[in-house]
Amino acid sequence: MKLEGPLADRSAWETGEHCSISRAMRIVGTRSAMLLLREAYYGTTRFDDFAQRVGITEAVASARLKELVEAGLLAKSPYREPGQRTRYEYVLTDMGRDLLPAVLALMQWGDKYLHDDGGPLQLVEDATSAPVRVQIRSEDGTEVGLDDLRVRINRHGKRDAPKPSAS
Amino acid sequence: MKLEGPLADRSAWETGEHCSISRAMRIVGTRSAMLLLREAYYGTTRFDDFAQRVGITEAVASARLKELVEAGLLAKSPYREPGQRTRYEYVLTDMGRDLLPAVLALMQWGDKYLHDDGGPLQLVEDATSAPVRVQIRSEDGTEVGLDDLRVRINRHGKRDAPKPSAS
DNA sequence: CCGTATCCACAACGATACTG
DNA sequence: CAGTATCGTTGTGGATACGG
Repeated sequence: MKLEGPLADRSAWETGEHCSISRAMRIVGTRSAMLLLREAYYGTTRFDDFAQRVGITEAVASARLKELVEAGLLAKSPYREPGQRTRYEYVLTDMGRDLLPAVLALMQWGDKYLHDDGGPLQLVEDATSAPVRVQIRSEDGTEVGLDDLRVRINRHGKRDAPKPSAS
Repeated sequence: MKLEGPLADRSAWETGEHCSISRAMRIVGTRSAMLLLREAYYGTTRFDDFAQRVGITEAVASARLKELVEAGLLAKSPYREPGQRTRYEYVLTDMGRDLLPAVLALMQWGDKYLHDDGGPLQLVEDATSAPVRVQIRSEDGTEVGLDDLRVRINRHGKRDAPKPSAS
């Protein structure tokens, strides 16, 4: 990975809490949070199911679930089956759904290096049954590796579109 | 995400430590480990640089670096500048490099949801300056989302390549 | 430069028990 | 079914001081 100009000496940018990785890890940087999200991706919505299928105590499930709701990855929404009292379910928000690549990348890595047999589960595209992989791609469609990457300072206000014109 | 047959009721597979996400989080599930890896991707190799640029104490850097070496993501290799005594540098192994998608996915997510301005840094393909994104793709090249995925039990012994035929 | 050793605070998690 | 409360253990990390 190459660092552009002022990044190289590190004097220009904060090493601290500005980093997105650092912020992300403050929110989902626990085993239980990641596993709860995994379960949410699998379709789980109920408290007890979360605790049981993840294999954590209710106390931990309660704390972590609450944090994930507060952070905005899950939403607690009421629903009512006919004749029953109101219950709540935990549903993924867009923010939660968008973490899927990170969770899958972790799983893919663990499958490869932390198992002898490629891991217990396999992910495929539903329609075609083709195996699925998390990868890094540039906008023009080519897959890029660590050595093909360059890091630049993001000029405030835009997420993409470098806008070289003004200044 | 759809769960295939026996997975649906969860009775068949361990919810515990078999899960690759769980195993992965045991190793790299700390803020400091992830940030050290980020630095390694940026090209950092020296102890002091790691500690300083990540913004953690030497004690923490020492502990975490040692774990990453033991786990196999980094290798501590000796080198000698002429006339100097032998020093050590921490270099990424294939195992460490292969975690890049996970780290980048986390960064990408943090850029989007944990900043107002798309985050402090931008990643581009070096050759073309095209923005880069982590995504989930099936083997036939299409990008797939959460609802397009199916999970199946991995029949032991194969990591990828279902081998439908030769080529 | 490249670390290790201590001490301390607090977060993460399991176990267990208890409420509506 | 959906949680909260409490306890004890270990992990994470900052501060500081020290050794090769």
